[in-house]
Amino acid sequence: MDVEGALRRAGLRATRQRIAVLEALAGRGRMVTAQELHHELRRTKGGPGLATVYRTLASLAEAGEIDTFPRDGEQAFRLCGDDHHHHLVCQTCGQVEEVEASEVEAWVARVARRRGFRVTGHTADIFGLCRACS
Amino acid sequence: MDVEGALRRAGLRATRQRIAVLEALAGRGRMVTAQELHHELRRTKGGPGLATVYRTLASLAEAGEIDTFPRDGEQAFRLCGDDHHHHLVCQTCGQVEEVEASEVEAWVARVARRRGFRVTGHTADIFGLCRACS
DNA sequence: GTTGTTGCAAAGAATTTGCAACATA
DNA sequence: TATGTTGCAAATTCTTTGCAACAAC
Repeated sequence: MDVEGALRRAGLRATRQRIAVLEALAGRGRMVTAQELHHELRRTKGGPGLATVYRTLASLAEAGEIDTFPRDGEQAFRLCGDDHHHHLVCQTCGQVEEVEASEVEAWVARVARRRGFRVTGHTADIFGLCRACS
Repeated sequence: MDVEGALRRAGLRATRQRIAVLEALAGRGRMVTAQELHHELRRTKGGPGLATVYRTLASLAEAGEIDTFPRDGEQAFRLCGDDHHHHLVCQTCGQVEEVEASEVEAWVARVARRRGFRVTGHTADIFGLCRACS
């Protein structure tokens, strides 16, 4: 992942803190909230402050380098371009499996195109009982 | 719109305040936030308090009588149609279109079958900017 | 009468902002 | 060195909660 390139494209200086934020984002293949990232980075020495995490993510999102996605009352972020997953959630044991969903992506793209809609995000999750619990 | 029926189905008493909330929601065809509803209702005499608006919307959403969507940092709500459907939500003007999604239903069924999962529900919503807003 | 509801104000949680110290180009 | 960034803490916003007074069934 070209961390510094992404920052340059967004017109942001490549500071240690912003690089850390982007690398943490790249390290996780999926959506993360600013709070989660900050919590993860705060363990390492010189980890960025919460305000910086917010500012970095906001700038990158505005520049289109990362996607933002509302998740349960807070804003979550993910790197653009890499596939994201959808979830299969067991309501009994709480286990979450990730599932590939190219069909859903295709559906999203088609519906949006047909209606002149510019997509910024989407959800597609399945709830129920896993094999073990049912 | 059968306001009292919706409340009864949600297991809620039909109070003056809750009826006002639901009627205000029915009056608008699109998404409204709790804050907006409260602001609108507060002009009328005896309008419900903010906490009541929040509590009413939360209960109705949990009972499935209304739909909720995250919108720009706050939660927005909308009356639900009866059919199972998915949504195309404009994050700028708040307009919600319902979309048919047999592809998604098929995807859900296939993924679940393959993993021995018993489905109780699923989500599939698209967020972005509508033609007019983009 | 019981039990669910309301209103208010205080508490919580997520995010933003002001500003002096600091790092990058 | 000039300008963009950071960290901190205070301020904002949205939302939830505790509790005594009150209303629906």
